[in-house]
Amino acid sequence: MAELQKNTTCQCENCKLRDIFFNHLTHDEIIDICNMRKEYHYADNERIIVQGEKVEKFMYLKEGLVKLYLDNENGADQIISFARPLDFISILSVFSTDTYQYSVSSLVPSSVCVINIEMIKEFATTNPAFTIDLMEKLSLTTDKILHESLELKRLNLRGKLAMVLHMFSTEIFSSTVFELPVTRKEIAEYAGVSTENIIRGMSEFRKDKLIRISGKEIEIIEPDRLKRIASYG
Amino acid sequence: MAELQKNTTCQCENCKLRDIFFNHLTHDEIIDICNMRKEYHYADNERIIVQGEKVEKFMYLKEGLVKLYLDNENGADQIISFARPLDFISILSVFSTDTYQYSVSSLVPSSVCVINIEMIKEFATTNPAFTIDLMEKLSLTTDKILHESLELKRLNLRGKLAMVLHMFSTEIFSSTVFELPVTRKEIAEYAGVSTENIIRGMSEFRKDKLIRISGKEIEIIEPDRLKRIASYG
DNA sequence: CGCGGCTTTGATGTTCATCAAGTAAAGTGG
DNA sequence: CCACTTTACTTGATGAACATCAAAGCCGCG
Repeated sequence: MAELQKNTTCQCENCKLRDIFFNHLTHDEIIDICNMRKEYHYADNERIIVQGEKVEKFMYLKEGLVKLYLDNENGADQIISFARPLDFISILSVFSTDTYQYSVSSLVPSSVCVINIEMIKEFATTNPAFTIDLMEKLSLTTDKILHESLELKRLNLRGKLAMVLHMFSTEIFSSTVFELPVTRKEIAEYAGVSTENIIRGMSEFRKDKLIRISGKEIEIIEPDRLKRIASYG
Repeated sequence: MAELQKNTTCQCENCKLRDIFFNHLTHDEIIDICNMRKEYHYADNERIIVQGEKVEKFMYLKEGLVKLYLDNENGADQIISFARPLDFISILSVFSTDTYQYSVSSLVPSSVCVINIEMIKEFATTNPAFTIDLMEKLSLTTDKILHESLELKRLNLRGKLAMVLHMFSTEIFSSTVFELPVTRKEIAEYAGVSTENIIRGMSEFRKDKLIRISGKEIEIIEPDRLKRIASYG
């Protein structure tokens, strides 16, 4: 269950997001946002955004890790991308449609800041520099998703798996040792292959002494070779 | 029309784009754009944007049909999407990086309007409503590309092919009879399968009396069945 | 006219999905 | 806390889907 934190003291001016996103808002505007925003906390594996619901809020991830995914009727989800702190998790739909085109769920305990969409639109109307920042962020996000999607399309199974492991190691955890925040099934849903073959691929990598596996814990033994496989082979 | 024009040669006020994009520019601003813009004409199969070049211009397609594609070193291009008149062909890179991340080539004779990127940025700074329009258009475009990409990922070969043919029929030509503006190889590069299997798929569809083929000319005989295959089967 | 790219079909092999079956781990309710 | 249920993980066997290779006809173009 999502619990609401009432912010008695405004912390937004210290928020890291400020540097990235609120650069062009005045002190007063930030205070306004801070008073209007709500913060929600989620355990792991909770629904944050439900596909098909009305877009009313502008949301960004403050802490944690989430997946954006398409909820296909037949039960075969497709993971679009993973979002990390400071990413705008409502970014894909918020300026283009009035209902969410995808769902968002937490992979680890996460907190989300929520601002009324009307407030964002008002800032956008009165503050062009803010809007340009917003557009750049939007553009960067979709570029990244698109780039990863094309990359995955190009690669064979081993390449896809190597890319995903490499991504977790470098982009999410900045370490060669980490706890996988996703199931094998979720890796499969992201890579667009079957769960069994993700597992087989991981076993192969283990036998090749490329990685070490114990349950959810992964160690990348040969990062360079993994990267080479991820960029094809 | 009854209105006196300051510049009789300027046609931008009659441009269809005005309704979609320049809604929030003043008469004078449109005249400015009109005087600054350049129009280029391309035969089919010409390079309009070269991957890796510096982003200096804001470009939209006035007439024709183009492909946006990734130029992989090994020679295996990946087509990202097709753009039609009024689409912004520089849209993917223009607000996120300083070099183009993909190439654009004409599939049929096309004309492109080019505006200095600095001018767009200046309008964006002084005219928030314009920027919001721009952001919506950006968002719609990338949403559409992403949606198609996920759809293609989900489908098997017949489904992918059916989707592409259906797309050309409904979105590009609005007719069940049309001249294919792409080679079989290009369909393959878009769908992410081999050229031979696209050809085999088309032969199957022909044998199934789903489509009629004579060279580049295609007739969709059973649009509904094609659509059903495109949404899976 | 000849060259290169596009199209087509057939044959072959590889990759991967699917099915099956079992173990391990993680919730769930009494 | 334990029995029960469900979900995740793993391996093997099988077959289908698809890539690749090969060969030949076709078309447009210099």
